Amino acid sequence: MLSDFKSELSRLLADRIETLFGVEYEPIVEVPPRRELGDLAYPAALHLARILKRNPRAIAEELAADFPSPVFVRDLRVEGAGYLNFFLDRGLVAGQLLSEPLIQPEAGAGDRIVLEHTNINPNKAAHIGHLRNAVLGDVLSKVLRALGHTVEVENYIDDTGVQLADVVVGFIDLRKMTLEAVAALPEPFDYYCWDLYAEVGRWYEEDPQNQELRRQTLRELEHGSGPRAEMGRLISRRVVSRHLATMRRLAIAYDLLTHEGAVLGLDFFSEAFEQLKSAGSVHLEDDGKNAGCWVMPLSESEEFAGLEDPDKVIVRSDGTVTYVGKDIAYQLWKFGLLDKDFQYRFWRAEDIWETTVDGEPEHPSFGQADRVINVIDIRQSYLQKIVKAGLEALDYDEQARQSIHFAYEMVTLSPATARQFGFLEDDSEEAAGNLEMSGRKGIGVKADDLIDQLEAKSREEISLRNREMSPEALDILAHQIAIAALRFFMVKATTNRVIAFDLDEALSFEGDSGPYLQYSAVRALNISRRLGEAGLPTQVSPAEVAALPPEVWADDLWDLILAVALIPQKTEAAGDTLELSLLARHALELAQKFHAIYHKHPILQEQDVAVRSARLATMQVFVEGLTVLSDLLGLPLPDRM
RNA sequence: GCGGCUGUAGCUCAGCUGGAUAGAGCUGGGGCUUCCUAAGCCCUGAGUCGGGGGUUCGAGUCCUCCCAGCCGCACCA
Repeated sequence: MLSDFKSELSRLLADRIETLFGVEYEPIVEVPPRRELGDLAYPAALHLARILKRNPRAIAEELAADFPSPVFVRDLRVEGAGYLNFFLDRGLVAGQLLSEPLIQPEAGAGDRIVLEHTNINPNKAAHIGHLRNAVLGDVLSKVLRALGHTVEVENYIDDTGVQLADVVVGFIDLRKMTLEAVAALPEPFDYYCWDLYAEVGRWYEEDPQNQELRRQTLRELEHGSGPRAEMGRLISRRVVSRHLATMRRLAIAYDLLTHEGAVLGLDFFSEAFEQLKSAGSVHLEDDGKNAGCWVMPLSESEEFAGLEDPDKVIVRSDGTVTYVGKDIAYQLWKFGLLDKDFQYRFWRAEDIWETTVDGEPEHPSFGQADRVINVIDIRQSYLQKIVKAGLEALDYDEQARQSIHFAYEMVTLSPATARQFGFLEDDSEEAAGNLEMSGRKGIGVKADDLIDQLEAKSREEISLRNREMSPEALDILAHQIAIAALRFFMVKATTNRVIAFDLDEALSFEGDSGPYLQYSAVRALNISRRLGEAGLPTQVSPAEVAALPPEVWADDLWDLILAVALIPQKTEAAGDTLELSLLARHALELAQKFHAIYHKHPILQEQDVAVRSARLATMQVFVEGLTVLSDLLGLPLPDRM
């Protein structure tokens, strides 16, 4: 693998620098901007120039002279200001890529990771902002698993919160509906709730007195008993079921649903609270604005320096627990630091385990993580820091370090799309910027609507070029293309950038898009099929590849092979930095190179066997690389388009 | 006020721990289908990298000060 080649070269270079100059140096390797400059570039001489006070070019020449090049190095040159550039044996690298799996994690090296994502309030339909969370979380789970970690994916359901309470109020007090009537409402239930939730918001505004009903409902939800709690359970159940169905459309699944109701019902907090108290991390405030509250001081942590209020309330003066308190308890459970465990029940209809207060005796084991990753939007950074500070306060320093907030920016609506959906009154506000989505106001593009539109668009495109497809095949293909378009759209954006969602852009299947990647794979498949039909070999073996004469490896082919060789490093980088867009962009790069080769280096018509073999081998390497990346990104590769 | 993020081509964005001529996609213009599907490819146009100063042999990248925009800083989640 390329990384092996790299590390061997780096080691040889470090040795040489040590013997020649007596300097300890950790070589850095780069990829030259243009292929003719080389395959791997070491700027070592440029770095050494300062230490040795010598001309970098002269240093490079000295390093290059009599360099003990291994067999896979074809040439070594000094370029530019003093770069040491290596040219590799192309056939050797290509053969290697075809002979072993691209990504091979070391056995037993993986961590046990609890990864929490999606976490949609169970009171309304999922919107495109939630999709960003779910897709990022899902891709991360695949990346971490590929790197050898054991990943448990949890979806946290806040079934005792204000948002659910509001919809309960909507059904009981605004609509005056019974449990039976609500149970009998037709699907899509989450769409119904979407509108009702917004309506309740307006109702509160009309008469703030109505908010008393919210408080009463919230108390009942937290307590878990009474007609309002029962209504809450029904709503939450039906809405979560819809969310799971939406996510299933995108091939996103979970190992465990964790319910806030269970965290409360099993009183996780009381034990966490005892830990916090005996560690002296919280104290009862006896005067000031937080009088009567248990607070956690944050002033000692430099992270919170300059904060106006250096204390965080954990237990309110009325004795109830804040969100942060619950979250610290939950985080402790994830690490196995709480003496309590959930009860578990298998939700058969949804084929998933969930937490409860009275569960089944037999169940898999959950939690006990080495590392915890919470996929939550960036606005929650402050709260996630407090949870971390809570672990630190309990001297769980290692777990605090392993508490990772995977933060990503918001999804807003572009002015054009906001207008299209009627969220901007008229076009008088020409200069209107992006519109923030708001469940409370009913502003947003629902996930299922978007997927429906993407499928419709796919069908349209397919029918333009493929008239004789069966309806079943059409359904499957349209769906594959739609989810690739959507998933790719969400992953290609860097996490710290706000996505201004534009429907037309999302529906574009050209250029930087999932379908573009799929199309490149379809083309490769077609070539294999046509080769077979023509009675020509459809595969080249690694041994044949290594034996090909060097001149058959045109630069275009080699570029693509090198790009595939870089996939393991890109994957590691994505896992380390949580910047998953690296993978999306790298996949694009592969597809772009392949499409170009497709036009420039035809395989089927090529008469020269060696040349054809090299092209075919490159295609095999490409398919291998694209398959790996598509699996990581969760993009299905259809067999035709 | 304190903290975080963002500012690169007409639009949407890449740019890896400072390094070789700042790159894609879309849009505009022009080409390419008797030859592996044109959801593609090729050509073409367009940039004071928000602004000033600094560090460096070398700055889109690091430091500092401004300017503009977005987001956090509850006994809400």
